[in-house]
Amino acid sequence: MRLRQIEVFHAVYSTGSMTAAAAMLNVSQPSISKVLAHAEQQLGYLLFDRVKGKLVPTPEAHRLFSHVATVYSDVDRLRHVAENLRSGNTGHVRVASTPAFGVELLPRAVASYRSKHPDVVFEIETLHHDEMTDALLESRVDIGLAFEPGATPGIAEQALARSRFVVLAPCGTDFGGKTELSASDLRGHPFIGMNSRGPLGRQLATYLGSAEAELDIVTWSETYQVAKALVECGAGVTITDDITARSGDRSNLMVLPLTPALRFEIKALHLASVPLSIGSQNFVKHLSKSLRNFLAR
Amino acid sequence: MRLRQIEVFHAVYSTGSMTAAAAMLNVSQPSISKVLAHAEQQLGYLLFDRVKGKLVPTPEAHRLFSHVATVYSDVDRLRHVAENLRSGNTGHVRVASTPAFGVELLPRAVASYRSKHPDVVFEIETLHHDEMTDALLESRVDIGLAFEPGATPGIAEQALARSRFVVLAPCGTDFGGKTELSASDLRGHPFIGMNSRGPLGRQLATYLGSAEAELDIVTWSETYQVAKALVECGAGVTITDDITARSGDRSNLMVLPLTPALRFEIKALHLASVPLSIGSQNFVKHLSKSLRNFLAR
DNA sequence: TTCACCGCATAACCTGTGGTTATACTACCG
DNA sequence: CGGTAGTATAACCACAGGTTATGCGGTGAA
Repeated sequence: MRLRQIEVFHAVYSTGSMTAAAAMLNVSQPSISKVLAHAEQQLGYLLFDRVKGKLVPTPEAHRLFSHVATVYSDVDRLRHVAENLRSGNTGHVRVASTPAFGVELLPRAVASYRSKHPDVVFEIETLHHDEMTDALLESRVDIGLAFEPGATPGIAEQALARSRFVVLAPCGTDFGGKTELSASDLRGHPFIGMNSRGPLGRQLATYLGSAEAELDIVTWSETYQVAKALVECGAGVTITDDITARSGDRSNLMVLPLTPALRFEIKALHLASVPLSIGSQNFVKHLSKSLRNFLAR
Repeated sequence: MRLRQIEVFHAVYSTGSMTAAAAMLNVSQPSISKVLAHAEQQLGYLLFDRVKGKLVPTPEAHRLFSHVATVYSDVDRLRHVAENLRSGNTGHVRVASTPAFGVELLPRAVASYRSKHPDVVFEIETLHHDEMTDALLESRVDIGLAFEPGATPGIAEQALARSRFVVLAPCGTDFGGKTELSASDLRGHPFIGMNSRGPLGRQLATYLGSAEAELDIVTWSETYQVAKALVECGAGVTITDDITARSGDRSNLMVLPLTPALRFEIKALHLASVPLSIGSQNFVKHLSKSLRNFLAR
């Protein structure tokens, strides 16, 4: 029995007539007639007896119907599930990000995404770069969000946006009226340095190079968020990524571009061997949009 | 999703490759490729990621598979049931017959039918004609087996065989060497008369007509079986249907044809509004064959 | 590197299911 | 007796799904 034959039989048995079944399935009556006749011919026995132009279910039809009904409802549910999977309106998305995104950008992106797709459940974790790689490889998370990660075997990456390093200083710090600063412009200001963990840290260390020696480094920090907090307290100036600089409260902070510009990619990571779910793919797109909005404001 | 698409997806997901799935479903590999591609196109998302020429199930495929598996197994069961219904190898057949058939013919027919179709379950009842009609009309039985029933509204009949009345007498009864007897030949022998119940009784009464007055009626009986038992005991002679005459032990009985012949139909009855199940239809055919064998021996 | 092999995709073609409209047939009803 | 309701049939069309032949990237062995 083909699926269509099952559907037609179900409709005819339920409604009691071909005409009504045709209306229910939105097809013409002859179509029903033919499909049913064909089903009977293939089965080798009648499903309905034609008595005075009306249809009377045979005992075989009664026996079949109970099974047909369960198949029918199963297929119905299957189609529902298939439909939901397409729209990405349902599912589970596990995201890990570096702390820089975890403070503001990621929560906002998740919240706005969930307002459009309320049935998607998220799990969020903030991890440092190496831990994130491990979490992906162990399938503990679906998506990783990180700065300029070095290519790792088995992990695919997708560029979301480009960002850059900026100088972060307490409001009112005197840089001689400059609107762009080079590393040497920071001389004389107390500087909060970064321990070069992660690819971005190494990139910054390389950028500063010999200039670092000339800086008045008063504190070392592991994360940009801590460095930023220190700046907010007036402990000094620092160089951070643009995302951290723009996150959270920055009422008493100055953000100045660094020159020459030091740019880097923001990338979404996922396990290369397991394709992303539709929901995850959609979220990555949404994240990309959120990122660009965030950086443009 | 079409049923074929479900089958193909199931096979590909289970085997892990299109080539293996094609082998499993006994079709060519391009067919699998096309059906799967078409399913994905209709669903609007990929079910498998093609990575280095191999297939990797997407998260959606994993989600779908559990539902597909239940549909698949349900359809499998449905097809099995449909198959069994066709061959009439299964089911329930409820038969009512008059006592004449109940003694030997019907049990033998049921036994031989069940040896060929062991999964058919029978319910047998012996009823008199009027009760049988009621039982049919109330759907308490599927098939009735009776002599020459008058047509009853709502009950369809199907002729199985023709039979006739015969004279039943104890062995050694002297009829002057005749091989055929008329009603008048019975004069002088003690006769066991039948109360004219049922259509056959009325037919016999009409046949005997005025001859009945000339008979030496020593006992009245309600059923042919009782009359036959009386004859066996030497209580007299009687006229019965051929079926009763040939049933059971008849070692000390003579069976002689009646002349002019009084013939009647043996018919299967069933409710006109409910078609017979395949199993019942098969059994009616079998019954017809058994009857003719029985009468021919 | 090269070559054979494996697995999937594509092309060109054929069949049969399932859809359409138009129309005929039969039972029932006022 | 004609109108109505329900099913069957005919003639036609679209397309899913089957075939064989072939191309093409990846992988493993010579």
